[in-house]
Amino acid sequence: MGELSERQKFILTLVIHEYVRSAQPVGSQTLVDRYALDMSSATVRNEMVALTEAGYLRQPHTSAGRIPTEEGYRYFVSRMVRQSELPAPIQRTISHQFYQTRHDIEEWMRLAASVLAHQSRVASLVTAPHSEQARLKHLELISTRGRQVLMVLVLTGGEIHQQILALPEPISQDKLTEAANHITQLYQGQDINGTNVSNSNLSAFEQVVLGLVSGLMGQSNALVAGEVYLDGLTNVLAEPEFAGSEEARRALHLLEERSLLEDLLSRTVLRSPASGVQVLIGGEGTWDDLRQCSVVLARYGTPGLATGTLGVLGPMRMPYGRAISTVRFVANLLSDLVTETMVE
Amino acid sequence: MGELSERQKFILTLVIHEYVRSAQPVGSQTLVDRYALDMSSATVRNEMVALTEAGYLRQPHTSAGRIPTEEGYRYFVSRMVRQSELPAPIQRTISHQFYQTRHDIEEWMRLAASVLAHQSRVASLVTAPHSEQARLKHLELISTRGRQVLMVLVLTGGEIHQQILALPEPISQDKLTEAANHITQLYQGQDINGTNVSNSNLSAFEQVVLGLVSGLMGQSNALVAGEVYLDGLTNVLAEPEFAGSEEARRALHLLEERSLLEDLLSRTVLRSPASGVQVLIGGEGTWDDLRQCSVVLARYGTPGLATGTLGVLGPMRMPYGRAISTVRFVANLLSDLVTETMVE
DNA sequence: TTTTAGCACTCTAGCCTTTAGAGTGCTAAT
DNA sequence: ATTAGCACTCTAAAGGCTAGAGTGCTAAAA
Repeated sequence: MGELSERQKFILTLVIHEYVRSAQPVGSQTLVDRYALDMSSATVRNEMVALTEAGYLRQPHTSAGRIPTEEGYRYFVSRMVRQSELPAPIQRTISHQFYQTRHDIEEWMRLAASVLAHQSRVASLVTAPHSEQARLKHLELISTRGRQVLMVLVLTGGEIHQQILALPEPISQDKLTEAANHITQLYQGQDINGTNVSNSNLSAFEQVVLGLVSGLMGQSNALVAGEVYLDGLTNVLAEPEFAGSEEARRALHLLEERSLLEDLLSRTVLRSPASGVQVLIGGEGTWDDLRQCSVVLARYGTPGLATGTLGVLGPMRMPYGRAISTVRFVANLLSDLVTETMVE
Repeated sequence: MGELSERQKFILTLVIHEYVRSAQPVGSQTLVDRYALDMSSATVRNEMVALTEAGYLRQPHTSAGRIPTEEGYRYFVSRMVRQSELPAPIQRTISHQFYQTRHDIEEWMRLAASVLAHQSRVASLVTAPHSEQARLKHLELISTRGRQVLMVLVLTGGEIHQQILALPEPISQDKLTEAANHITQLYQGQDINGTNVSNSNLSAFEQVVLGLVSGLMGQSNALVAGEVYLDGLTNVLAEPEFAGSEEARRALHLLEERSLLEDLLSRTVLRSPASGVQVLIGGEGTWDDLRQCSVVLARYGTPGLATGTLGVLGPMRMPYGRAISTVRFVANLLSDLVTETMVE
C-alpha cells in the first residue's frame, strides 16, 4: 500500500465524487465522459486496477464499475479534503442566522443542528456545553402548589438543572429563599461532590437541600455530555443504501439512545487531545451499528470550563468535504459564542 | 352506512386485529382457522361483503383478502376500543418507573416518551407543560465571563427560560442581583406582555431588563407547546408499509419540524374542550403527510395554569387499543405529577 | 331464512428464462 | 506509456409460467 501517483489520487477523488453523487458503481467510460478527461477509458481502467490492488477501490462484482472502500474514503479524507473551507457566502449566511438568535442559548444548539443537517443533508447532533467538574454558581428554591419545592441550580459553565424536593411539611417562600441564599453564599464556586456535606452552620432543612445539590452535581459531572439536540434524522432515510434496511434503524437508534451516544462520544472526541475535526468511517471496527455509516465530529467550547460536541452522521457515501468544513465552521462559531457567554 | 350487526362488528374487529398483526390482507379461511370460529368461511365471506359495501373493508384487488379502510378503523376506534384499560401489571411497572424519577421533571418527559414508544411500538411525542398566559415567578441575573449577562426566568407553571443580555459596560454581580430582586418584587405574579413596560421606579438598566423579560414572556406565550421530547422514531421505520418509502420520511419530518408540529397540535387537542384521548386516522383530510399514519393524542396538566400534550404516531395499521389506553394512562399519570409540582 | 359445501374463476407473488448493455481485462498497435 | 479493439462477464429488467390463496356465486342443507 505504497504512495499513490498524482494521477491515481486524482482518479480516486473523481470516483469518490461521482459515487457520492450517483450512488452507483463508477465505470471508466462514465468518468471520462462526465469529467471530460484528457485520457482514454483504458488508461483510467489501468489506474483503477492499481487503486483496486492498493485496497482503495473495489468492485461489487466482476464486471461492474468501482466503488470506494473504507480505506479509500480514509485516504481521501486524511490527505485530500482536510484543508477545504466552506464557501464565504455560505459562511456569511450562517453567521447571520446565529446573529439573529444571539439572545437564546438553546436556540444556538437547535440552529447549529439545523445548519449541519441542511448543509450536508445528513443527520446531525449537537450536545449542550457541559463541564466535567462544574462548581456551584447559584441556588434557587421555589415553592409549588403542593408540598414540594422546585430547586433550580446554576453551575459554572452556564448549565441549569432543576429538581423537585418533597417536603415533610410546608415551608414558606421566604424561608426557602433564605435557605437558598445561605447555601449559595457558603458553597459558591465549589464542587460539592458526594462526600463532606455535613456542616453544623446549616439547619436540618438546609442540610437536606445541600445533600440533594451534591447528588445532582455528582450526577451531572458523571455525564459525558449535556442535553442532546438532533436534526435531519429523516435526511439519511432518503439515502438509497438505507432504503428500508435494518442498517438505517440501527444507526439512528444510536442517536436516539442516550447511553449509546455517550459511549460513542466518550471514546472519540473526548479522548482525543486535539481540537480538530474527527472523522469515523464505517464504525472503525468498534461500532457495529455504524458499519455502513460515517460520523464527523468536533468539540467546541473552552476546555476545562465547559465543552460540547457537534457533528453529523450519514452513510459512508457522504460528501466529506462539505461535512468536514461545515462541522469545523460551526464548531468555531459556537466556541466563540459560548466562550463569551460562559458563566464562571 | 347503517348500523352493523353484532356479528359484523365482531368480524370487523377480527379483521383489524389480524391485519394489525400480520400486515397482510385477511382472508375468510385464515380468520376461521386462526380464531377457531364457530362458522364456515362462506358465512364469514358473506359478512365481509356486507362490511365492504358499508365501506369498512376493502380489497387490494379482486381476489385478495380484506384490509380495513380508514372508515373501518374509525368505526372500530369510536365504538369498540374506547373503554379498554391498560393491564394492571403494566400500569404498576410504569408507575414504578415514574416513581424512580420523581425528582426530575425533564426525566418525566423523557420517560413518558419512552414508555409510549415502547408500549405501542410506535413513535411518540411529549411536550413539556406550558402556559398560554404565564406570569412572572422569579428573575435571576448572572454575570458571565464576557460583557454579557445570563438571565434566568421562572414562570408560573414551572417553565424556566434563559436568555442572554449584552451590556454596554460590565456590571457587578451584586448590582445584578439587586436589579433582579427589584424587578421580581415589583412584577411577581404579573404577565408583563408587550405594552406598558415603562416604570419610573426603575433604573435605566432595570428598564432594559424588564423590556427583555416582557419580550421573552410574549414569545413564550405565543408558543403552542413547551419543549418537545420525541422517542421511538426508529420504531415506525420497521413497519413494512414504510419500508424505504417517502411516506415514512414525511411523517417523521412532521415531528422533527417544530412549526409543523405546532400546527398539528393547535388544530387538534388544543382546540378540543374535552380532556379525552383524540385519535386522528389517515390525516383526516387535512395533513397530507399523515395520509398513511394515525396519531393518538391527549392533553395533560391543569387547564389555565399549564398543560402539555402527549401522544403517539404510527402507521394507520396501529394497535389502537394498546395505543389509546397507554396514552390515556400516561396522560393521567403526568397530570397528577405535574399538578402537584405546579409553580403558581 | 340462514348457513354451508362445492366449484369455477381471478389475481398476485415467486420463479424461471432471456436479453440488452454497461463494464471489464487483455492484447496488440500506436 | 497510452489507447483502440474485442471477447467475456455479470446484472437488472422484462417477459412468461405456475401454484395457490382467495373470491363470488349457486344450490343444497339446516
